[in-house]
Amino acid sequence: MQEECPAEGLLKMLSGKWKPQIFRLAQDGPLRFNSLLRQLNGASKQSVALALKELEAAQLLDKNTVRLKPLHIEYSLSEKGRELIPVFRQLELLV
Amino acid sequence: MQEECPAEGLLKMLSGKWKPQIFRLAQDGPLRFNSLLRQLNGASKQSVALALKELEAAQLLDKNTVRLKPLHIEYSLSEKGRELIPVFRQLELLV
DNA sequence: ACAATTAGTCACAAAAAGTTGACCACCATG
DNA sequence: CATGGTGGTCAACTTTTTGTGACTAATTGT
Repeated sequence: MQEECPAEGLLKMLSGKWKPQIFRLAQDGPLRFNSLLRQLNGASKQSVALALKELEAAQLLDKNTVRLKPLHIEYSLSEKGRELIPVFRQLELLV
Repeated sequence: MQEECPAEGLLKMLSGKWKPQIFRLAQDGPLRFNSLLRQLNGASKQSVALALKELEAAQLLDKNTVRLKPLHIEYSLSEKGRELIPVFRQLELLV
């Protein structure tokens, strides 16, 4: 392991059963926990909660509480997250 | 899960403990099993063998036997694999 | 006051991924 | 004919990831 693999960290941030889909959905607009859970058929609360936490820790998602109607929380793409979109686009072309 | 995530397949092909590093090393030239194993400090034979099998199945690596000196096997980036290099480069910029 | 919706957490169980060490077959060298 | 290098496979174990179901706490609607 003498040589580092720079892309590895980013790949890890997007690896896991649900993170790619979450990232994909986040491109369409801010995400809310329960709604996201319903869209990810088969995902458990815990997995989604963990994935969101990790995506936030990786600074790909921003978390902010919205003090409105039914006081809730939104997860949306961060600046760094948005920079990742073109990479995703390129990946999609190679499939 | 009503919507597909096209990049997910590619991400899966590169997910796992060793695949990113293997892909990275393959960019420097053809890989041989034992040498690769020595470079991936801590990796087991089985994991490396499986990773190579999966990368080959994903058509990111080509496997060919070299009928020379100490008759051996080489794994090298396929055409599809080489197309992935610029995506890696982009990923590295975002770290 | 009671129920539902918001977004979670926690302990435990199951499943997936990785490691260990033994073993195998092929080829070449002494 | 044994030794060492090639590239693996296999069963058993450990570690990591994911799922299950119960529970919580704050806020809103009836």
